[in-house]
Order: sequence, then C-alpha cells, then structure tokens
Amino acid sequence: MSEEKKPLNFIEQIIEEDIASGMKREDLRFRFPPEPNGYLHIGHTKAIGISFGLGEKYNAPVNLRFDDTNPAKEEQEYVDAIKKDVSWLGYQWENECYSSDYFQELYDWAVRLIKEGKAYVDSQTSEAMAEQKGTPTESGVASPYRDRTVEENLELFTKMKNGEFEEGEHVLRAKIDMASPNMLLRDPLMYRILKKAHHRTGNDWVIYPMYDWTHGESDYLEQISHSLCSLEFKPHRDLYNWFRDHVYEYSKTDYPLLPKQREFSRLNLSYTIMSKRKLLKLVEQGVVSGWDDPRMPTISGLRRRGYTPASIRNFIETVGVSKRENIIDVALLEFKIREDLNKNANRVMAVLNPVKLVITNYPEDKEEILIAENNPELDAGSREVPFSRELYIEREDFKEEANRKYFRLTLGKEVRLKNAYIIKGETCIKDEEGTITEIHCTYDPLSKSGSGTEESKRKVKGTLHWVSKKHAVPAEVRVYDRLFSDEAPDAHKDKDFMEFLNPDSLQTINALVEPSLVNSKVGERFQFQRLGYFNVDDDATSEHLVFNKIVGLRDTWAKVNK
RNA sequence: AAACCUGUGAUGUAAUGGUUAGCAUACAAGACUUUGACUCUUGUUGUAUAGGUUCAAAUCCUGUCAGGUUUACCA
Repeated sequence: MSEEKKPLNFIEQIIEEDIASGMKREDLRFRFPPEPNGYLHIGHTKAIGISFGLGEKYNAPVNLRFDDTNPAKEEQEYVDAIKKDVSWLGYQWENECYSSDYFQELYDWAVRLIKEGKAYVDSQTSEAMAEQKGTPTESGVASPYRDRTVEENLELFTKMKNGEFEEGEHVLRAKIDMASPNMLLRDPLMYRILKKAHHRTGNDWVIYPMYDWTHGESDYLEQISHSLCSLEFKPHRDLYNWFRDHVYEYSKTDYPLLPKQREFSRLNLSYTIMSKRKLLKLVEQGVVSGWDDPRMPTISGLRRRGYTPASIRNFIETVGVSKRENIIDVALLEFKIREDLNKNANRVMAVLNPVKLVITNYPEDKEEILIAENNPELDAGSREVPFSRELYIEREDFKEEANRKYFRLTLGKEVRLKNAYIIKGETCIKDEEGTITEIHCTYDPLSKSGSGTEESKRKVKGTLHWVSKKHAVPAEVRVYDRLFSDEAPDAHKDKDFMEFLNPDSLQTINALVEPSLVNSKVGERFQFQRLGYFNVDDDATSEHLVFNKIVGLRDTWAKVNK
C-alpha cells in the first residue's frame, strides 16, 4: 500500500501547496457539476475522474451537482442518465445537489448587490448590449441604464421576479468594468427572464440566474475547496472571484471557505467528436440508434459496447492532467479495454464468416466432447465443446495454396484445430462461380489436444478456431468500425463533421458460435478466440443471441497482409 | 501586433536548476506460443526557436514563432 512516489499533477500540487500553507485537509471538498442537457461522454470522464479521483485520494467528499439554470434545455431524463453513468463508473457522491436549490439565496444576494450599487437592471435589447460591449481590443460603452437609482433597480428587479415583464424586456447586470480587457467583466448578465417550467422548480421562478452568477456561488454554498473545470473557463475566473468575494462579505460567518477555481485541458479523442450539440445531431438524424449506440463516445454507448468501468478509469489515469491542448489516440482506449478483458474475459470459439470443413476420415456419426480452457490468464476452469465430422471455420483461414508466411490451412499442409486435432487439407469443392463451398481434410486421431501423445506434441504453425456444424448456435454479431474516417472530424473549418461519417461503421453478421454461449447473459463479455472481445448486447433474448464487437485482438497478420 | 493560457519523440505524460531526458501507448525486430493474442527481450524518433543568467537550464529571464481561449438573455 506504500504510496509509490507517483508524481503529482499540477492540480494535486496546488492542493499540496494549499495544505502546506494552512488549509485543513478536512476542508477539502470537490464537485462534478454537469448541466443536465445531454448525456455524459468520454470527455466528461476526465472531469469526473479528476474530481472524484481527488476525493478518493484525499478522502474528501465530492458532490454531484446539476447546474440546472436553463429550463429551456434541461430535462429530468438527463439527470437520471448522468447519475447512472457516474455510478456505473464506480464513483460515489457525497450529496446530490442542484443549482436550482440555491435560487433563493442567489436572489437574496443579488438584491444585496443592487442595494450596494453593484448591480443594475438593463432594459435594452440583447443586440444593443452586444454592440456596447466592444471588442477585445476596444473598450465597451456604458448602458444608458447603468446609473439607475438603487430604488428603481430594486423595483424593476422585484417586478421581473414577479413575472410582470416579458422575456427579453429586462435583465440584471453586475456593474463591474466596461473597459476591462476581460470581456466577461464588462457588466455581465446575472439574470434573464425565462417563462419556462423548470424540471425541478416548476413555475416558481420566471427569472433564472446565469452560469457565472450561479456556478461560483453554488461552489461557495457547498464550500467546495477546489472547483475544477476545463480550460475554456479560465477567463471566467476573474468573474468567479469577483462574485465570490462580494458574496463572502455578506456570508463569511456561515461560509468561511473561499473556493478556488482551477482549469485543466479537456480530453479530445482521435476519430471522434465530443460536442453535445453534435452528438445530439447524430441521434436526431438517426445516424446512430440513440445516445447509447455502441458507436457513440457517450458513457452509455461505451457501456453498451462492452467497455468496463475499470478500463475507462485506467484510461483516464494514463491520460493524465495538464493544461495543454491534446488529442489522445483512441488506440490507447482500445489498449485499456484489451488489457482488462485479456485478463478477465473467458475465451470461446465463434465463426463469423463460416465455410464448411469436412474431416473425411472421421466417423460419420461420431461425436466427441472436448475440454477447453476458459482463460489461460486466470484459473477460470474449463468447459466442454462438442466436436464432430463436419465443422465450420473462417473463410479467411483457408487458401488452396499460399506462401510460407500464411500459417493457416492450405492443401497438403497441417494446422491444429484449437482444443482438438491436427488436420491436413486435402481438397476443396467450389461452385460455378469459383467460390469455395466445402473443404475436405483428414485428421490425425493421435494428435488430440492434451492427450500427451507424441503426435499431439507435434508443432504446427497454425491453430484455427472452429465450431461443430451440428452443434453450432446462430448469433447476430454487430461489428463496429469508427464512426468517422477523419482523425479530427470537427476540426475542419471548411467542412462539416458529418462529411466524415464512415458509412461502414456498423456491420451486422450472422455468425455461428459454440453451444456454451446459449446461456450467456446480457452484458457478459467474452473473447472470441483469434477475433476479439465481444459482449452480449441489450437486444439479446433467449431465442436470439446478439453480440457486440468491443474491440479486435491486436492483429499483426492484418498488418503483414496489407 | 488586445489580454490570458500552452509549447518535451508519432500520441499522452514525467523530470520542481544537478547522473546517458523517464513511463505508457504506437511503430519495428526477435523469443515464446494449441489464440499471428497474451507475455518477454531489444530497438527507433523528443525539450518550438534565438539570446541571456548560472559551475550547471526542459526547468529561471527576454525576444521570436506556433497553437488555443475570450466579443451568448448557453453552460
């Protein structure tokens, strides 16, 4: 358990420094604050991993807070999905919080700011305000309403709250600095009128606080010590601190701790998109079957695809935390799931592209039960696999003739059938078009796997997986390829990401699997030997097996072959 | 020619002024193999750039270059 002196990432260093300079470890508290307006994706797992990981490391509480300040976009469906995903990843939150729970405190503080002349009601159109805002190089112009009296502001704000105005008529703004080089400090909006039902507060409110006003103060109310977010919020930090420092003056006895916002770079994955808006488009246009389509980079998609929580957490751990822009190679994610499943998934045999193989010297009505090891990495026992005269093997595993680099079945050469016998290719039968319909071979009865005979110890270069024709069970297998053909589909200025959709991202195959698989359960994962890792899809029933290909095995032969 | 942030192999990250710049992935070669998997061994590529400080710089300073962020009644 010796904490290897693992290097600290920059956030952990900040925390260590804070502790060194007097912060109490018991005051450490973190939060993961999603807006419930979509499903969580692999990018979110980084933020989740950082905050919950810190919670685990420092034994500090982590809140799951829904940043639900925009009733127009948020729904209970997303709240439920987010909770499910975070739990599935294996994290436990201390409190389930909602920004909407703080609407009253936020309102009271806003009134206080108005009374102190730090906020005012603006009554212009959003276009007029945008124009006055200036640009990063030119300072802005004050609103004609900037100097309304406190009394007038109070009256208007109260009426806003009471629903006496329509959407867009008035907003509340913080009075900060229209000349600040930081655009966010040029009198940012604190409240807007939105006459929409909220998924939690119903119609109680018609004014809703904006992100900047809400987020930091929610952190403050929850006494979050370190508020960690992604880099694009860096410019918000000044505003975060401005609001926080004012509110602190009003409430420091109740809430003595000042939260600290720090930013890290978000995760990008090659060959995928991460924007909620774009993912939504894939769902709405039916490009995928839903948020949990196994090709989606959503957590629910990865779950259905067969990824394990451990593999995702290991992935995030390996990716690390920094402030640079990055694009992580999906190969790393694939490596992590292979690493996990190599150790933990039982091995079975399945043939995806079958061709018939007849062992001509094997008795017609003979059947054998062979013993197959479940997982050489684990002591996972063994199972029985039926063997008979007629089998199926992969079409790719036979060629009439081939060069020395081809380790599979050819005419006149020997290979081993996994867990069974050594066979020798004899002849093959073709149809009118020249397609092979049947391969004939002979077997060496003394070469049975595990029999210990000299013949069984003979080295042959190739080993093939197979299923017995009579005993094979049909199964639907869904084979996935990446959704996009481009490494960074949404990074092109002149092209829409939809142009890079891979038309062959889903292939549905009628496969034949070994009979032990009939009783497999939804979610169960296997290695189909020599092919890859597969799980049982949600669509599977007791009559109809459905598998998803999670990821292929590393395939050096495919590379040689290219 | 605004402010702020960031530049370490193909990718991600470590080295916190002090041995031949480490680790993982990827790639390549080999060993092993009843999975062309796994495992094992070995190898290839790196401190953006120019100066400066220092006995010593990836690390500190300055300039340059490159990339990113910010101009929503979204979060």
